[in-house]
Amino acid sequence: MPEFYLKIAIDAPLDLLFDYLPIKNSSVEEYAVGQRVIAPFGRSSRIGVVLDITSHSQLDDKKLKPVKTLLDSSAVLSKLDIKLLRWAADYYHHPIGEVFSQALPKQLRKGGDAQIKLIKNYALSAQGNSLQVDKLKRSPRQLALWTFLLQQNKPITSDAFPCFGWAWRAPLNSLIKKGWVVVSECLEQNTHQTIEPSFSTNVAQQSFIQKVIRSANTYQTYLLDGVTGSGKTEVYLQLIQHTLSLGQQALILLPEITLTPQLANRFRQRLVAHMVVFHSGLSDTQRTQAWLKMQNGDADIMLGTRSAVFTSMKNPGLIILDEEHDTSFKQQEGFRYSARDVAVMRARDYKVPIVLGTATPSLESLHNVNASRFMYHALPERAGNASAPSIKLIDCTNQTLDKHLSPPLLKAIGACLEKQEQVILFVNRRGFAPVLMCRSCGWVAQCSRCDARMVLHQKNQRLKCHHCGCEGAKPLACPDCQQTELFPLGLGTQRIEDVLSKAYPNTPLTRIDRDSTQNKDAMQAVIDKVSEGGAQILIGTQMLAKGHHFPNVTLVGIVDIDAGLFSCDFRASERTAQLITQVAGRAGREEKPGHVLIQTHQPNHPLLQTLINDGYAQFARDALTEREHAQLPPFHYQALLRVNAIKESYVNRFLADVGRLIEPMEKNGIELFGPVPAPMLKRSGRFRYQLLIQTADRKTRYQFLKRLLPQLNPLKSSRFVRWSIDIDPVDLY
DNA sequence: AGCACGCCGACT
DNA sequence: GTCGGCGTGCTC
Repeated sequence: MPEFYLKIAIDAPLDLLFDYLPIKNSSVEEYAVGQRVIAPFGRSSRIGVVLDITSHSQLDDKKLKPVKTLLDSSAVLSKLDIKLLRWAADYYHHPIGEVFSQALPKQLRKGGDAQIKLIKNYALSAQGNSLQVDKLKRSPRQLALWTFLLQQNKPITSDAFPCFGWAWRAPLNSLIKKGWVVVSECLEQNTHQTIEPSFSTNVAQQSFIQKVIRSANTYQTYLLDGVTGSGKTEVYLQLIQHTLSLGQQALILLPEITLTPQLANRFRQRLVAHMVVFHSGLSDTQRTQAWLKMQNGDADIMLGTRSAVFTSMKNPGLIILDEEHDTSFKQQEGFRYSARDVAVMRARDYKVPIVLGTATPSLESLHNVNASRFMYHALPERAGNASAPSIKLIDCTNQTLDKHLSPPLLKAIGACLEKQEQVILFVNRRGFAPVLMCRSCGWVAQCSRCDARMVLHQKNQRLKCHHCGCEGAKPLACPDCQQTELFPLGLGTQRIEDVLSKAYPNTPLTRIDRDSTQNKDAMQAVIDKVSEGGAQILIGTQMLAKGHHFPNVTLVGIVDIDAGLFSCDFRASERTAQLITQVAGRAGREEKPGHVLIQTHQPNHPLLQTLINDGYAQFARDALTEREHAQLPPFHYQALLRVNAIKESYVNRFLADVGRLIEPMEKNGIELFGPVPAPMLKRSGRFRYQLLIQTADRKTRYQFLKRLLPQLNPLKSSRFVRWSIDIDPVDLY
């Protein structure tokens, strides 16, 4: 009879903990909750995390196996980390072992050592210091290194050497071998010392900073609503400064990797602190090291993207999540968590303040403000001399548009380019034209699989379905009437690019969308190119709305927003309003006031009218009230069952079975919508469907899913069917 | 998930 | 005979 049992979260898609025996002849002191172990599992073994040490097990001792190896001598996850991850597994209905596995950086997940790497330092030895120059005459590279080290007169890390521009490792090794250079090891030091002074803050900024500072060491979520240029970053900096002065750590979360370098640089110029960054652009080693440094307290600040929300912190004092409304905080695959909501729960567990910053708050956050769960604070003014851009609607009804651009917009573009300033044209659709139509019979290219229309891509003459990913060549003649009168209808980024490159053949023109900017390097290259200045036209999709400021842009043209006003998606109007506001915020800089022109055939549409006259905040208030009356989310609670298989018939069979299962449960305020075909992963070749489950309250949804999901497991009509459940980030606790 | 087992039709 | 596609069940 063993003295104790271990309850372990095993990295497997099974929603339960597994009981194990301790290693033979080991004692209870060697185990800790939060420790990683290797455990035999089925025929192989897996890595797991000890979540409990108990005196009983439900299972017979004979069925239990002993753990194989202990990977840590003490816990890598604290009690609070474990509490949070257990909550997340339960709330998002995701297997607990996978949740724990994903919360750890890859190297720790794979069983690597939880050790902080020491950095090698190089310095001249006493012998090397008194060396005569002529001893090195015959090896110029060694001489260069020796001179460099002599000048520095202190230990140098290898980061300094690449400035030579040649392979420094071999000559350095020769110097070490001869005993002239000594190597020592130390923890990485933060070398940035030049600190710029704080900006002065205005009343709104200062009162917010004071409010948050007063709530140090207690939980409170703040929704900081500040327009572009209102000085949110300055507020963050001063809050972090205060957190550091208390000897505590700060976690800063950003929606996208492209935003980290610029913010990291700004932080380095202002804060005396050891800062680490954490995003997918780093190597596994770099990420693991950053994670461990926060975990053991070596680092004070972490700047990271979504997955950084799970970083264990030794001495947490503040969490900041910027661009709160951004949908990339929501993981869309596998463990479908919302980093914003997890961050709020985390702050609550840690008893620290959390600041959600945005210029366009999401409706669910405003809902939480109304419910007194979040505290709202607005930064109304643009800091410094910056003035808000002027926004005007261009009524396009009864106008014959010259190639989709109205005379007022064309005139404004011309004037802007003449002044050597830059123009952004926002078209929220990639491709050439969204519709391909037959002039003689009215046939329209439709996707064969979903009911969406195919988008024409001019460059390679192909039709693509942006909804499910289907693709095909553009037909030469109409499939219905055989006439060759197919013509493109509507516009996309490529078409506007086409029009403008003809209208302004001598002006540099850049298109920024998913087709033109496949990877992050391409994006950076574009940013650099545009920042060089001069007249320049930028055409892009919502990628333009995020992040980077192009300092010389004074005109923003929103070419085709009407589609966004009439989509049936219940969140479309919210996203359209956010998009317009964000894009409009790209116009103008301090001394150069910006102009925003919005082309529309619906100049009296309430969304546009509210945005122009009263701004986003008023739009959001109206939308929330309207939603409350109509009993729509976030006042209803929903989950999305996503099904995905390699053959369409598998999905259909599965969904038929699910329907049969749900039918007897379908009462007590549970409503089902769908299933409908869902967006397909690029080139994955998988068929995806989704079924919307809506309930009147959160508890009903939770209980319904708890009953449904276990029954779905053995239901896989074939092993090629996969499903997952998606909890929308609408509600919290 | 990942793996083994067991069923059945189709082949050297 | 036995190979392999496919459904089913199990993992402390």
